[in-house]
Amino acid sequence: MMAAHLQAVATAPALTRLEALTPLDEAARLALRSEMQRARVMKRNHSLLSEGTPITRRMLILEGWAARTRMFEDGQLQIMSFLLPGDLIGNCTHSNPVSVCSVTALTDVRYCLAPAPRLSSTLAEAYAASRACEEAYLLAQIARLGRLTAEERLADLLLELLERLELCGLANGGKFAFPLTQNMLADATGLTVVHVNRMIGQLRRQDDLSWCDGALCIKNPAELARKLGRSPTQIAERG
Amino acid sequence: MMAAHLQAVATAPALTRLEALTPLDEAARLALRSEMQRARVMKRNHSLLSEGTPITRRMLILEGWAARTRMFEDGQLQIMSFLLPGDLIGNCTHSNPVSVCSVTALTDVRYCLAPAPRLSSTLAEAYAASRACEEAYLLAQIARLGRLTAEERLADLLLELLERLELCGLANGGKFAFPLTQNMLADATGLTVVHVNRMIGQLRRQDDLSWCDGALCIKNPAELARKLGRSPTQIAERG
DNA sequence: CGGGAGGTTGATGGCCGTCAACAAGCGTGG
DNA sequence: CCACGCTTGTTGACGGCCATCAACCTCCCG
Repeated sequence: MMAAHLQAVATAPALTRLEALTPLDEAARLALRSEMQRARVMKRNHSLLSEGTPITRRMLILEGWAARTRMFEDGQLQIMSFLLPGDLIGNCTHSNPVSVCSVTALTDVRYCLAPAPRLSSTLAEAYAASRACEEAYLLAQIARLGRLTAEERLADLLLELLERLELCGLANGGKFAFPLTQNMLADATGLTVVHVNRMIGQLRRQDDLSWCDGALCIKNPAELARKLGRSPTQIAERG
Repeated sequence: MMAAHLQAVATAPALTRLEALTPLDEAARLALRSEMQRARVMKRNHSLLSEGTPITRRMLILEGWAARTRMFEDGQLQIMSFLLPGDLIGNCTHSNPVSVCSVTALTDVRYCLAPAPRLSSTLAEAYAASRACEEAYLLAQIARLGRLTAEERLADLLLELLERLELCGLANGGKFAFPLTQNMLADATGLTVVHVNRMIGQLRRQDDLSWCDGALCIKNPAELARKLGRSPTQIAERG
């Protein structure tokens, strides 16, 4: 019974995240489970949403990593933010919305439609909280790019990803599956691949992190966060 | 009659902006005018909202410039985005919100409380559109910091400010009142004051802009935007 | 008159971009 | 089976953009 419960949580990181944002009622859970049974897969490197096109539906990421991106004329790519299981795409509230950036699948991404918020007030609250989180992550990204050095940008970004993965139960003891390439890290941090490589090497040599076989481990997250002056993301008062 | 109308618009840039986002109904206008009569002033360099504190009310900027900021332990300041007349502060939808950054008055700022969105569906829509704009500006800021050179960052930022001031009727023919110091520009662009000064000088010598007596003029906005590969912010389909 | 805020300019140095080369792994197809 | 190309990671040499340090100016205001 207990084991079954744990397994259910482990296999639905998206639900874990939404429940962590705000406890859901049965109507919300039912609607979510129903949509999750009609999940689809977007293959790696393909686009889930294109900049400048109308947003016609809200989507929920169930598995895999995506990113909000903008492509420059010279071919440079900027990653605005990462989208992890439990994150929403097209989570707007105004009418006739148009996407202000593209959303690209960084791995194969399993996703489903997100139920309409009017079905449940707790679901609407979860969507609102998710929007607030997303804004906080955008602000963190601005602070990284504006004021941190290359090494700090990488460490800070990895700590954010750890924090977010913990929220949906995909990280434990600072360790998590890490599907990003150094190229993607460069696109996110505004650095070049070469320099990302050097700085990652430095973090490894300093024993701040280990990274092998697609798994990344931050040795001492609390200590690293302290060194960076980084505090956990908080969007609401603790009830 | 015409003159009176123009003057009314000119003295209420905040209303001009909100109406530009979405046409308001009479209930919304009445509520706004009523609150605007109870306007207050926050003196320059003072804080309108502090990072980490609960957000208890939504505010509307009527006059002056503010900025969303984050202060680092070493005393460095990062400006996340600028807040102009018609922009909202604390425009959240989730419960028990906590501010994820501070809001600082860059000039003396006249502001009022923003009426509750439930008073009018058009007002709620305006708030939602305003949120979408703010997100678009955050993304633009990330792209600037991540991928542009110092000169490009400044030019792109000034073009964004021009676009936004046009939205509330505070700019005309590329010219507008500009209260920012080079120090503030440095805090926004992630550069040092010294380098901002050099790059502004360069833009001046290239005749891209003129700046004197607190007025800034971008000589040829369309041409400059083209050079940067910059396109106007668009958050909704044109009805 | 003194002091502070804001702007301007020059000299020097370091972080990070650029260019280049190579290794390892992997899927494809001859 | 191996050749081949492609992706990803890695390392070295060199250079440029921008930070840093410093000095000086104007303006404003008490």
